Amino acid sequence: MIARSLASNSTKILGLILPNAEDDLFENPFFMQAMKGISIHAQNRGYYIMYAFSKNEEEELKFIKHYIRGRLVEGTILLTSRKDDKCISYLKKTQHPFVLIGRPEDPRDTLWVDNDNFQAMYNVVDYLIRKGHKDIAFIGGPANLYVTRDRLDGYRKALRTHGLPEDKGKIRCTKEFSRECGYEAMMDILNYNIPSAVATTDDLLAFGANLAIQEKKLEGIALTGFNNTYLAEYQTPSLTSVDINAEKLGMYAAKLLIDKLEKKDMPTNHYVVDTKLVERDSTL
Amino acid sequence: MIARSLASNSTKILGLILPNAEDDLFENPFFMQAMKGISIHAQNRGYYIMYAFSKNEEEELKFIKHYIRGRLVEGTILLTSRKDDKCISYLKKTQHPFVLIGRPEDPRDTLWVDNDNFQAMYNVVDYLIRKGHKDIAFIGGPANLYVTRDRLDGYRKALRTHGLPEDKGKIRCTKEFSRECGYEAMMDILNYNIPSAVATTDDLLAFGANLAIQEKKLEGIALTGFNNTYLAEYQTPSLTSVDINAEKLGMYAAKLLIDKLEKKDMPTNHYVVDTKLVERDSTL
DNA sequence: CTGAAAGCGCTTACAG
DNA sequence: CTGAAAGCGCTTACAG
Repeated sequence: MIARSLASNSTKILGLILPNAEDDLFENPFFMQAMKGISIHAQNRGYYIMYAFSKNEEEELKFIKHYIRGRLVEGTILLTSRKDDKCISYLKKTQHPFVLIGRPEDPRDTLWVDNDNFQAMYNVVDYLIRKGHKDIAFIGGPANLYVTRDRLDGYRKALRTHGLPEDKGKIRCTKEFSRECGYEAMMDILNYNIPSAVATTDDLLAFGANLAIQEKKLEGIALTGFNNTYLAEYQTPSLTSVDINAEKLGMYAAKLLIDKLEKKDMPTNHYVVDTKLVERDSTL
Repeated sequence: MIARSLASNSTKILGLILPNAEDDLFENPFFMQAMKGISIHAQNRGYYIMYAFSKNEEEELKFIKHYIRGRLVEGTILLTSRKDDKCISYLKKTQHPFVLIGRPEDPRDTLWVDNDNFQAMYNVVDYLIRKGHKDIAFIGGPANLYVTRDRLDGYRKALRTHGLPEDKGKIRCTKEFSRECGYEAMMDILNYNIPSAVATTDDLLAFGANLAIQEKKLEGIALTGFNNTYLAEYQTPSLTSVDINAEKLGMYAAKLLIDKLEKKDMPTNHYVVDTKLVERDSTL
């Protein structure tokens, strides 16, 4: 295999950069599911996956450089998109093939796979409004992530469409995806004013928000999450959440990258994977 | 890098076989944590990790053969130990270096890293007995896994040591590590006889058991889990659980395997990683 | 101590 | 169409 790689100048190895995401990496099945989708597609087409954990953006960049300079890896898969991402600009500069799970800064000149986060959150808020809610709060993850910004935009758009006012005091972005951050953000909002519903961008945030609501002994506040985590079903009340189809995201990411490496005709440089609102007791 | 591999006959690549573990793979942070420990140690020593998902034991074996025959991978890390494991016997037969996270059939002639599962469960049951419980049920995972057998043995030993009788009707092994299986096993036990405490070998099983207890509107049954999952803390009541230190397990696994590959003096062929009982409301 | 040469195990372009 | 030879980019043993 090694000799073949050397002779044919093709290693058939893809690099997967796991972002520094603290608890989220371990508690959010998204990463493992995406890894599964990537792995299955890659295996079918004879490719191997190498992964690297990293502590921060600098270390991610270090690994990418190391992989590319060593010519070990033919293409790279990134699992998060940040604003002004150094890894992305390096990959672009060196013309190294890569694919992004998430929305890129410039969607035309990079390969990417994503949900329609704007539409997904729009649908959530639209759904809450149709249920009669007029006073809906928003709790998002880190504000520098596109996923947060897109979902916030979807939230705003849904309010506007239905002629509802936006209240900055009811919008919070957190430092990270964790239950603690969700709890704090919810407490902030509750101390400001009690909404009738809360849309969050992550189940962990929703779990924390739920705890804050319970501590304040409030009832009947609708709550939604994202990622349809295994334990969403077992919250009290069970949590309505958006299934983002992580395995499919991974599968298409691998497909795009390998198509590119094999210089297939590329009908598209991206795929948009459908989401599904899974309705449970928290929005009844 | 590739040329170096060919010339030096050393790829510096380790293979990681992810077992077919259904939900457990996505919901139990063990796997990701172990992957992190492996990755960090390997990176420090200049090694790379390749992973493969597989649907069943046959497919795992297929990947192992493929990796070894292709000489891509210098050593292999296995994340589960089953009885009569085909992968292990193949790896032994071909003399391919590998390390097992979990207890091997013959602990002398293979490299392995594990908790002392017997002792860990002994400690749990001993702790419950000291709390005054005399009627303790057991819910374990698949009976063919060593981890289940060792923990069951620890449970039995603790009962015996304290002169308590063993009741087969209060011992259940499940098909897989899932909330559903935990729920069913607990229902079985409750329909047979109501115990005062339940020791489980996995948080997911404990989550399910908790649901069964709540549905039956029973109170004051002590409950324990394993893996100290993120959400153990947020169950009602919060769940007492054993932290198995998965990242450390992964780290030592990588260390053993790389030491072997580099033909270091091996003072030991295994490491036993300490566990820690994290006490919460479910055993108060 | 230094540097040119052989060899790792394949692929591929090319001579026959 | 077939098969011997060159070359991929390194390491390493060896000649000078």
